[in-house]
Amino acid sequence: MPELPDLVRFKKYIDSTSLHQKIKKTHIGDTRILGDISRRAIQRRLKRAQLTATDRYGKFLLVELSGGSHLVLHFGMTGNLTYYVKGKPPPHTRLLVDFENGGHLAYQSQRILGEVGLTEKMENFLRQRKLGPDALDEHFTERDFVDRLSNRRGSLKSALMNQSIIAGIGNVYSDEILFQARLHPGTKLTELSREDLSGIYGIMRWVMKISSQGYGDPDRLPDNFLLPYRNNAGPCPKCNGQLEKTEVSGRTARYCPHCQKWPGG
DNA sequence: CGACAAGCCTGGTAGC
DNA sequence: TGCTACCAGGCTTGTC
Repeated sequence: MPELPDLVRFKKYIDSTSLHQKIKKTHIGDTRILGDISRRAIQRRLKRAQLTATDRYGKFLLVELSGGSHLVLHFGMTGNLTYYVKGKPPPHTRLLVDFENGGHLAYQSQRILGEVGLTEKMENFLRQRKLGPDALDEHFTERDFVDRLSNRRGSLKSALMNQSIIAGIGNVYSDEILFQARLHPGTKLTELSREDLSGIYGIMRWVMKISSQGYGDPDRLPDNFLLPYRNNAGPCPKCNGQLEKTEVSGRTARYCPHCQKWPGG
């Protein structure tokens, strides 16, 4: 499920479990999870280091290491973190960090679609990945948003999910933004005015902010959010009607055909 | 058995 | 015509 609000949770999780402990050893369970870095390089860099701080940018977590460089964690579709003291690593552990005090931090990824890497300079990494502004960045203004989304073709949904336009939003939260904006998921950007986009900016910020405050927990969302209902085919939390699904840019979009209309419709 | 799942990257090409 | 950016397909594993 990892989108921006889940990354907020992962950041808090590392902050509260794993900082300022000396690393004894690092295990790489499956090298396919590594980007363009070797198993040896990552093990050497982590040995005897400490995790000193965390930064989140879009769907990336950058964990600062004593010495200055950063461990890069990306969670793909199925990534997760587990800290434990006793017992065995959880299923699908691809990176395991053993601390000298006996604790362990496991990065799990069932489908190996995420990535573990290293970067010396965070700014260089973000530029390399061609990421747009983080959806919750305070400097990401309404004007920036409208400029980035106007004069494009394609759907609003795929633009919201495009990490080089805005970083942090995926399939689930793009559906939520469209639901709160009462727009059909197939809505094209050419059908929307700059005024429409200004309104969508406010909704996008509100959805991402309130979801992040609840750390991505579906039980900590307002009553009228689509997210907790999207997987069991309804009912719509606003009108009690039947939710439907459709395909937009190769992704499954969940929506309420009664509440969500085409622009002007 | 195939379809599907919340991630991103790539190549071919639709559209300006 | 040329370039951009859009989208289908692929990656991966487990479940229905």
